[in-house]
Amino acid sequence: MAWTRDNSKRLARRSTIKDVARESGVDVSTVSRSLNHKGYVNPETRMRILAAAERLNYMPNRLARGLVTGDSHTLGLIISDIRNPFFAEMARGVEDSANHAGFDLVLCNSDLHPEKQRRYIKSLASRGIDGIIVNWAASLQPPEEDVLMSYGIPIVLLNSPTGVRKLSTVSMDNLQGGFLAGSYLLKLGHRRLALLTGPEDQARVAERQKGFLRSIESSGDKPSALILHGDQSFLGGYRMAWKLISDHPEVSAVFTHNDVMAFGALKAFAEAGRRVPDEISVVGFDNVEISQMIQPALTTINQPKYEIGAAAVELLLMLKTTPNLAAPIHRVFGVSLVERQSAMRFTQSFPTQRLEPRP
Amino acid sequence: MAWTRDNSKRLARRSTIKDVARESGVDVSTVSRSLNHKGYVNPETRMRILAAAERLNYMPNRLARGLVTGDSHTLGLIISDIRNPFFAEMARGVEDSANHAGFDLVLCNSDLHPEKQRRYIKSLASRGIDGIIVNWAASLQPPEEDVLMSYGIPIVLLNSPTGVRKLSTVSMDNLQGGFLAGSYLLKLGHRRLALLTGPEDQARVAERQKGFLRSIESSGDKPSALILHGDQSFLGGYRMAWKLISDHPEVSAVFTHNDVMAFGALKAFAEAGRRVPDEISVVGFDNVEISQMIQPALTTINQPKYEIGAAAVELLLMLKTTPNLAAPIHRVFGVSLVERQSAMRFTQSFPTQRLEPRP
DNA sequence: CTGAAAGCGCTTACAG
DNA sequence: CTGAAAGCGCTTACAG
Repeated sequence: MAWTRDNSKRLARRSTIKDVARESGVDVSTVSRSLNHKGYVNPETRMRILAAAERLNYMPNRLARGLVTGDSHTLGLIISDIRNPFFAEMARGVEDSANHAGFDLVLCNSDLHPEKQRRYIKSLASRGIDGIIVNWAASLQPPEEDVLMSYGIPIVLLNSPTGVRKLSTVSMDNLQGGFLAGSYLLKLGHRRLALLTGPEDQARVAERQKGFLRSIESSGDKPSALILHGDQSFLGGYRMAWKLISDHPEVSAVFTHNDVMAFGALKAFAEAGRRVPDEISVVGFDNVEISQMIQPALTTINQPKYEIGAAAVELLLMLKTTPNLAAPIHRVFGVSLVERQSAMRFTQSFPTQRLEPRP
Repeated sequence: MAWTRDNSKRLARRSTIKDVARESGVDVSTVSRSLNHKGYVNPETRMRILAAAERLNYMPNRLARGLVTGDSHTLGLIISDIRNPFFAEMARGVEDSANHAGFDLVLCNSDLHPEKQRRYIKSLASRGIDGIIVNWAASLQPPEEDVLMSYGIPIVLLNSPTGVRKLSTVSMDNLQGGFLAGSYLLKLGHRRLALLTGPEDQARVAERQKGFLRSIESSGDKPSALILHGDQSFLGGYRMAWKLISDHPEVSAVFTHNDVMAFGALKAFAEAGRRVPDEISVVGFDNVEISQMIQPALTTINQPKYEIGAAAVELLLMLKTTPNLAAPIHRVFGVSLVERQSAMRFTQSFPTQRLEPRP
């Protein structure tokens, strides 16, 4: 009955350190010391205090604690869009690591808008955030870097933009990824290749392209590589693939800047009746979870997304404890090719074979 | 030069309300009033204060403010796993709404572990969170509901578990979804149907199944419906589809509890050489983004994921302003069937036709 | 219209 | 080993 009454009073005041102090007959400072294992406190009184805290269902107010200690045990993650499976996977790595270290994670979707990004950073700063992980829009200018640093908050950048010099970063070896994809296709005997990619002013785009081209150049017999720039999306991949189908029927293998573009290309090829991989090979980039679920399963470049996220918080926490780093730290993860069913050895183009059977 | 020096001193102290007060020659209380548009303050001194704040690049410390006002302008979202595209989409709706209303969002992945869930809730409570959105593991028992309510924090439940009575919820019409899927398949002329689904003790599973069965029952000519329970995953769908292939070759249409299971089924059918939709129709549930990218594009039940997320924060904010609600609010969103290419009109099974051509 | 005071819930030197 | 005091950065009645 009393229980029911209690319940009716919706916003029951939460018990504070004062309540615990009163309940156990000591000063709040003693309670604080007991709960935080700081300074000496008689084991017996300590037990008494802990019991009282338990009884009152006491939870320390982290805002109050943060106000005096100066850290809020909260990390911020600013990404373009959590709906992008790449970021979702990374975000999970971030959250797991953060949580494990006792930090909360506040999630911010910037859509890569510089203004929105700035707003988020300000907002995070004003809540006394302990560190921020951000995948910065386009390339970061030195003055912007200074602004970021002026907050005095540890920051780590994802997918290090080009030209960063003072901020720490964690990224993957995009160059190597492009090179792996190209080499693989070459090894399969393809000589007419195409790259479907995004705008070149993005560091990632430029690097993957560079790696891809490097593999072509290091091949003895001068294979050709066509490069199409467009939208880094499903639709972008779809459109560029159609362009390929109509204008460049000779290409037998395509590498896309990411998996989603590969999905778009796959759709176009299916519509055009060009069978993958028999008639045309496709290699993606990211190894998004879905890439193994589709038909044919996508051969792609794997990036350790989860690990990258986890590493970013590790770095952040390190930065926090050693704020006067001589130089920023850059950590880059290796990538690898995962072979599935969307690419195969080059053979003479099918239509020709079918139309002109040799007797 | 002086600039360079300043920069070297990494953790520059952020300016506080005191600095602004000193700089503009007034008391902190006046600064506070000016900045918050509360109480009267002479327009001229106000301008002076604003200018000073601007000059010092003043950002109010939200921890301090939260400590006195009692709210932290932060919302919590507890879901099983952000890597699930369904939750990613919803989370985006939540974050956008929260951000729009001036709230930060802290993201928590519970993996549906009750213990982890409880820890998150405690942690959020101790940071003075303003509200929590959570998709509760399994069904919520009344005593647990009381515990949740005892925190005095507005809470809204996602995918309302069965038996919830005091907490507000937002969910979708799972029954209707199941019904739609079944009716559609029936309308296409299929009479041997199968449902590939998860463990029945989950509310969602039970409801979709119930809706599906209801459509079957309301059909005059007693079609058959086979129900397979298994893992609600790609692999689960894959395995159950194989079981179907070997044990029940007569079924011509399958409905899966979610899209990912449908992807698994699609893979199994491809491997078994059963063409979709010509030889077997498939309908999923969720309308995950990828479902339109695969081949064949998946016919599925759409849920307004983003809107559900947005509605959840709306509800939360409402709950916050009117804490003494007489009864909890339940909001349920409608679903709809989106017709794509994975299902088609029933025809005689192909093998028979092919093997016994009629003269 | 403005300032002085009290207080939010904690922690941290500092006496004792 | 423990308590009294000061203070973190703000807001909010309350005088004046």
